[in-house]
Amino acid sequence: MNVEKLCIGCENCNEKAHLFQALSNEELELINKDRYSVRFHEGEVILKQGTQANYFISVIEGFARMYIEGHNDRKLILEFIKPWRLIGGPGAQLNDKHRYSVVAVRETLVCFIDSNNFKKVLSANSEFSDQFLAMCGGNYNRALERMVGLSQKQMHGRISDALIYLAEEIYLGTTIGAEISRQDIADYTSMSKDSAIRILKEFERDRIINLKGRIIEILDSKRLHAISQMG
Amino acid sequence: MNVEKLCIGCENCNEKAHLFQALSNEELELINKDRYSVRFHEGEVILKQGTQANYFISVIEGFARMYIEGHNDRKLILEFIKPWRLIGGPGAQLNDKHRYSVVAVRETLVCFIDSNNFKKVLSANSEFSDQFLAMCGGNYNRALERMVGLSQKQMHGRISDALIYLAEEIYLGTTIGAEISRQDIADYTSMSKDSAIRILKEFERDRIINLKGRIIEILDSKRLHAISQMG
DNA sequence: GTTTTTTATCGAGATAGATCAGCTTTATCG
DNA sequence: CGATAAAGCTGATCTATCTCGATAAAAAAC
Repeated sequence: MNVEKLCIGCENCNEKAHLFQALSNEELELINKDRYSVRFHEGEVILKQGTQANYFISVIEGFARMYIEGHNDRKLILEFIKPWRLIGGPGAQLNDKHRYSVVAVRETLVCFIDSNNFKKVLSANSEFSDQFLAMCGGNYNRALERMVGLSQKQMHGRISDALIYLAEEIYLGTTIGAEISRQDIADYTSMSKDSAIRILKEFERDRIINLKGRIIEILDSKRLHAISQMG
Repeated sequence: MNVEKLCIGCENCNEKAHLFQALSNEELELINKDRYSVRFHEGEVILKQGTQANYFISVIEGFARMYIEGHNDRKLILEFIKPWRLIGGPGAQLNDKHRYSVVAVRETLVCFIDSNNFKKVLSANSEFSDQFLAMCGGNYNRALERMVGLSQKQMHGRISDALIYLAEEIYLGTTIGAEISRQDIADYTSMSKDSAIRILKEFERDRIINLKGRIIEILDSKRLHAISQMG
């Protein structure tokens, strides 16, 4: 990885990273002070579960996978990460360890923000802290939703959830890109790879989706949502 | 239920509810303004999933169960609630619906706090908002931990988790009280009641726990932790 | 203190999902 | 470009867990 100040300063990012729009120039300056950006290659660990969290990271470009290393070498993918996503809490808020790992799925540029500076700005700017709190609330909501889905839905429902999430929230359309492997889908839905493949093939037979290699195209979004609802 | 200002004012609670210690008198006054407390009887719904969340609640005395109403009439118990716990987020933070229900396990007194007032104080007092943020981070952490446990551990591990949680965090000892039913344990661990009973009996045979009626006594905490670790 | 209702218990059978082994296709690399 | 590795696919077991039915015990109602 390539450590340097790859961007000129946070002033430029300001337009992109929604959360930072609430900041004054002085506050941006403070965040910018100890900031540095790093370019990661495919498969490189951006943030490792269990390490001391004294920074937040903001993803500038690329694509990454955020997951928890669970029991028996199993992973649980929490999210896929696109640009302008801020990552680090709650580890970084609590001066604690990171609770998950983040790994680059492809070439990814991220910005490391010192968590003390971040927290100073949080204390100083209440609009910013409101928005940050809202973000945390959103994270918690999603965690609750997934907790229920993972523990109560069976495979068909969970695969539907994964496809809906990937298509609608990550790829913003009906086609899921080749970055996503079958193993990823298995790790997101907490099932074996073999089972994930089986359900996907079944969905293909039922003309709910189309599979060409790794690319998944959603044909019948309505049915997918119905299956997701039913569990 | 019995609606009245059962406590004199937040000034008194100040010593008890840790989070509120950061507040000035004026800020407490603001929170106190539209505050009211209600006494709930066993089984009564304190807060219903899906309703508009325009208040936080602080539990003053009693004992309650917080759960998500999931798929096929199944519940997932998130936590058991003891006094001085603040509940409401993220629904109440985001002007959204409550994402879970809270029901009194026995006679319970709770205090309803207007979420607008609460948010005003959050904006005004950065120490308070820091602490609130830390609380949210803790909630998120716990949700992640349970997400992994529920989706990756099998029954023995999950029952161990439940017993450890109940004994160490709720009952602060080695004995789990009669308020907790077998169904509760099943709903906390996301398994059928029959399976929960079976594992409990097995633990009893193995002299890990002792069962007298609903009361569960933990005999071999070390082994319980070991089983929890293994999954 | 019966009767009724709820909760706990347990065995037998059913099933969702995992595991395994073998095979095919697709990437990767020298 | 051919070789080797990695990922995708599939059928056949195997197993953890659920469901159901029947009983026992405990709690609540009368």
